[in-house]
Amino acid sequence: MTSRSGRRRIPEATVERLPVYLRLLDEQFDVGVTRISSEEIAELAAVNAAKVRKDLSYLGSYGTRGVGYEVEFLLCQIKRELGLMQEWPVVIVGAGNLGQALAGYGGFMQRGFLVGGIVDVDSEKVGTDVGGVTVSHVDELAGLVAANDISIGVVATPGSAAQAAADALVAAGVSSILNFAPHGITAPHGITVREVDLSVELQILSYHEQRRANARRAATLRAVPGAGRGGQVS
Amino acid sequence: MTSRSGRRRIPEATVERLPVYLRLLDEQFDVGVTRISSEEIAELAAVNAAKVRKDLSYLGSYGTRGVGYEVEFLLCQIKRELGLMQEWPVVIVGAGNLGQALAGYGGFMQRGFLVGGIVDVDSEKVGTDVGGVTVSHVDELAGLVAANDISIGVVATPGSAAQAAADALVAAGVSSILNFAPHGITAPHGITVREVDLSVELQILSYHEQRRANARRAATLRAVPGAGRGGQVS
DNA sequence: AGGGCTTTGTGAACGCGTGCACATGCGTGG
DNA sequence: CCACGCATGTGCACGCGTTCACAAAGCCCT
Repeated sequence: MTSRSGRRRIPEATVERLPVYLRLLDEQFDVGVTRISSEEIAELAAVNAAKVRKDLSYLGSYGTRGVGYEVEFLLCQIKRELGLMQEWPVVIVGAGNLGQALAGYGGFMQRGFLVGGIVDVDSEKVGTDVGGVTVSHVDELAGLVAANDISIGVVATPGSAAQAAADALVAAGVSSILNFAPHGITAPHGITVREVDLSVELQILSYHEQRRANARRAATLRAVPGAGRGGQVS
Repeated sequence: MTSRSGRRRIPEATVERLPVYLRLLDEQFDVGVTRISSEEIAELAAVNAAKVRKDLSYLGSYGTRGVGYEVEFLLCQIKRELGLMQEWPVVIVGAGNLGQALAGYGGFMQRGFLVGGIVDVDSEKVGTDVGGVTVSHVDELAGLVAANDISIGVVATPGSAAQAAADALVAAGVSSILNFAPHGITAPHGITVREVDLSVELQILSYHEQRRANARRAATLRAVPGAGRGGQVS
């Protein structure tokens, strides 16, 4: 009875690391590694070994003391927990540059997902082929979602259309949304939303970059305390 | 002296939210809003109001009690703190689908960044125009970085080339890397790296989706207690 | 001009995630 | 068959981030 996958709740922080473990285990498996220790996983994932063990222990006791983890078996368990034993069809809203890139993204279908449809408001784009899938009009979204039993939608529209796209997805019956548009979206309770904003990521980098620059400047000033005229530095 | 921007250390969690505030404040400013309360910001950013105030207090006491925050002024302060008073040139490695999408990404240059160069290993792509920028060969990366004083690099290659791209960026003198490739990269200490993996995001959604499905199934089983005889619930 | 209303800024408590350290338990070799 | 060694699994303490609750403080209205 406890073997059912909906076991205990897994901390969100762990859920966010499981895909990383999955990826690196996949790579190790391809190279022929059959057994792996938490230490090695930690090394590859750049995290603490104890954290790896704790994370994996949420899936069950699938390691062997004194030995480590069976790579293939562990892969399977993580996939199961993440719901990747099945292929999830995904619908992409927006067939622009970004939508096309996502549709053609290598690590997309290779990892448990397939493009179940692409829609766009622009009737110019409707009918064109993007990564092997024909672009449909956004009006057909609901039909597409129902026909393919799609529960995950990806927003790849300009920021101004993001909320409308999200609303359309929710209305169509999607229950998880991945938003790439540079504009936050809101969804009713019960809908899982994840935001991936390129400019947000860049701005975080910008912050650290500026910090580094400031630190350098401060160090220079400290080395040359003249405040006005500066002497030679080395 | 304390007005210098390199003031106190700001928690990473706050740094990750500042760009979100920045974006929504920008939107509000465009709509003509000149003053805004922490409550309103919280509403728009879907976070707690106290968190907003604490986050903003790290920048300084820029609010007016009983009134709120001056939108334009606050915008300026956040930009300053994030290092966005200047435009950061960015170099993109990989001129494939993803690289092209990123180069043409709307919320890119509009938010303090500009494409300082795009490089690719494929000499077929070299010389072509992507979003107004000519693709250079990856061998010219170091020169490009030096000439444009670039410190931020974006990896948009296939997963197999990600580490090589990152190494090339580091060798060229870049100190911050944003990685979109579906493969973790490692960089020397002192280099800031952020990973954005599409499949990781989708897999997290998949987890929640499966959870939802399990919850539904459990609810159904409970409602139809065929397993043993069960009494009515409620 | 002054009182009251509103909203900020922040001290303090809470909760979660992280990391340490060790007991548990399995494989292995003698 | 037993003893040793090694890696897992986990209780516990610590630290960070979140949240509450309230005092400080500015504006507006009377």
